[in-house]
Amino acid sequence: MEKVVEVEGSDEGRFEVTGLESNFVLSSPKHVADPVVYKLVRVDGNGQLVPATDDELMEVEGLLENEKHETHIIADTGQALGCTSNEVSSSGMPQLESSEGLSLSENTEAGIEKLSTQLEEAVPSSAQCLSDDHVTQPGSVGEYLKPLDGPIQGGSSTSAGCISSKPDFSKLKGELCLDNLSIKELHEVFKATFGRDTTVKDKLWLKRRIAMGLTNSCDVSTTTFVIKDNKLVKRDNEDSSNNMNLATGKEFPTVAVEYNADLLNSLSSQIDEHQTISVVRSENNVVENNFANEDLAADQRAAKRVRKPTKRYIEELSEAESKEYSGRLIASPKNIGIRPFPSISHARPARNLSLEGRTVITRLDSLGGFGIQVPCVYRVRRSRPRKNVTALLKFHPSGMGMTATFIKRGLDVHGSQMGNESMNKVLEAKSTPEQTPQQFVAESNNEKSSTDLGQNMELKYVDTSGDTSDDNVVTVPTAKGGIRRKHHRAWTLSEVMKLVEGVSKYGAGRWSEIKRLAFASYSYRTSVDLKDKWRNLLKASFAQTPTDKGANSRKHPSMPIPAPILLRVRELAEMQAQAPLPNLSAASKLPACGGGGGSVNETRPGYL
DNA sequence: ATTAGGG
DNA sequence: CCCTAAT
Repeated sequence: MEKVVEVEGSDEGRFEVTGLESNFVLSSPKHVADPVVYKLVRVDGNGQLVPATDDELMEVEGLLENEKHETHIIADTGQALGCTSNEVSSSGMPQLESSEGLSLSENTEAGIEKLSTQLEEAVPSSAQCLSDDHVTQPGSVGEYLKPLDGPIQGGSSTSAGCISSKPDFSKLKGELCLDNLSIKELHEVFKATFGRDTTVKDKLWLKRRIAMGLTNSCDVSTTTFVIKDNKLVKRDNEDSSNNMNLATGKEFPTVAVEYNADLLNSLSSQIDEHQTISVVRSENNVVENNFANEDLAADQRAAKRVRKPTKRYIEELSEAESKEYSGRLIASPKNIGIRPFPSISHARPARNLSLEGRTVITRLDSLGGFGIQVPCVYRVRRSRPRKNVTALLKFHPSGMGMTATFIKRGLDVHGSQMGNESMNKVLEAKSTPEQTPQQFVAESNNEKSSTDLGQNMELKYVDTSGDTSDDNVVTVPTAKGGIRRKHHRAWTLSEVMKLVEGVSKYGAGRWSEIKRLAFASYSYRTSVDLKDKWRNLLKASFAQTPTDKGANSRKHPSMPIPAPILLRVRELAEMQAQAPLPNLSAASKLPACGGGGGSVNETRPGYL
């Protein structure tokens, strides 16, 4: 906005333009050092990275997912090196208000901006800058981003929202301004910001907290990026995961690293302080950085979480029970999707925020007279629920005073997701000039990579749903009183094609094979899904082919399945009916058993 | 662990 | 899609 303090970076121009960003910069210098989300991993035999343990993964993943949709981040060592770890101050280090703190922070910011910029540009072209992208198209960063989600807006919008609500402070007060305030004043500000009083007398704490509340920023999402040799690279999740899966047969959807401002610090110098970094290089040359950060000021965390919009669903245990469950947040899908800016900053002491599908429950616990917000985050399975939810429901943590222990499965949040998804679709369809390119690029890459394995698919069939992130979940009440989630991701054309192809290659019934080979890129879609889909396809093909082939074309609602595909499905079906399975045995490796036999592949020649 | 079927 | 029974 106003003048951006002298930044050494070369990119200031860009963010100078962005009002939001500037504010962000001014107001959050010190907080750049946000808690980093670390993902613990270990390297297993073949160099693959694997989360240390399920629990850990789960825990971390929650965070990751959460963050991923932040504005961005990134880290290259570049200027970041200049930063000092501001974070330390929170633990009792001397304050770094004066010039040093400021300038450093500025630099840091600059670095971040720069880095993030790089990041975004890394893949596709260069053009888009943060400003435009973020403001106009939140989703541009990756498929992971969901434009509008719940209550809280992501990235820049968030800060925008907050700022608007607190113009007085944000505008001119960055750290500097806060510095000049008395404790009392700080308390005022605090109250205004968070809607509650605080008894904390620590000036620094207050400042930090406030600043955070105001800016709500400082982190970045990175899900789609990885660090390779200290460089950030955008990585096609699908693709890479695909490859990895192929190679190892393991199913690990995302191997992304989460970075946030802290990374900068850590990179710069404090790597060992509270964090440990392990850089591993896998065979693929993909390096994963993991950080373990312990002991970060709780307040900071809380603040951070508060701002995070969530898109994913939340796990909940006995949904009905928790009173803290605020209806309005979770309410109905509709509300969520379109809700403007429910300024969460005014939320009550105890509240739930659904962010990015994850629900953050903050509780105001009275701890020695201090009002402390205890953020409780529970990670939600990205993939399908491990078991049946009902089992979870039964589990009622007893004794523990922490509401935190409840796992919430949010129902509604999904609704928001759907909204988002549709949003995305719209975007895709409309495709705003600027942002579309990126998305498309990414998508097409995915497609390409996936198809490479098999045959070349015509681009016309390419659709953008190949993403890993979108899952749209709908909860359905079950007879027993439990609730279960139903994931629904529409089958894309390309998926269908792959399926068909897979069936033609390996034969219907060998779902796991098909899954592994042809569907490696789609982490969801279990073999069962494939089977089901195939069943449906068969039904469809038989049902409508005879009568009216055009039936599909005019149906807009559910994606019509191109006639040719249905045709093929039918062919395959008929064919396989005759020659069921080659029967695997020693020689089974080669499907094309025997010379003459009508191998399943016969049908294929025509296409693919 | 996969598959087939029913819901 | 989810769940379950059967291999």
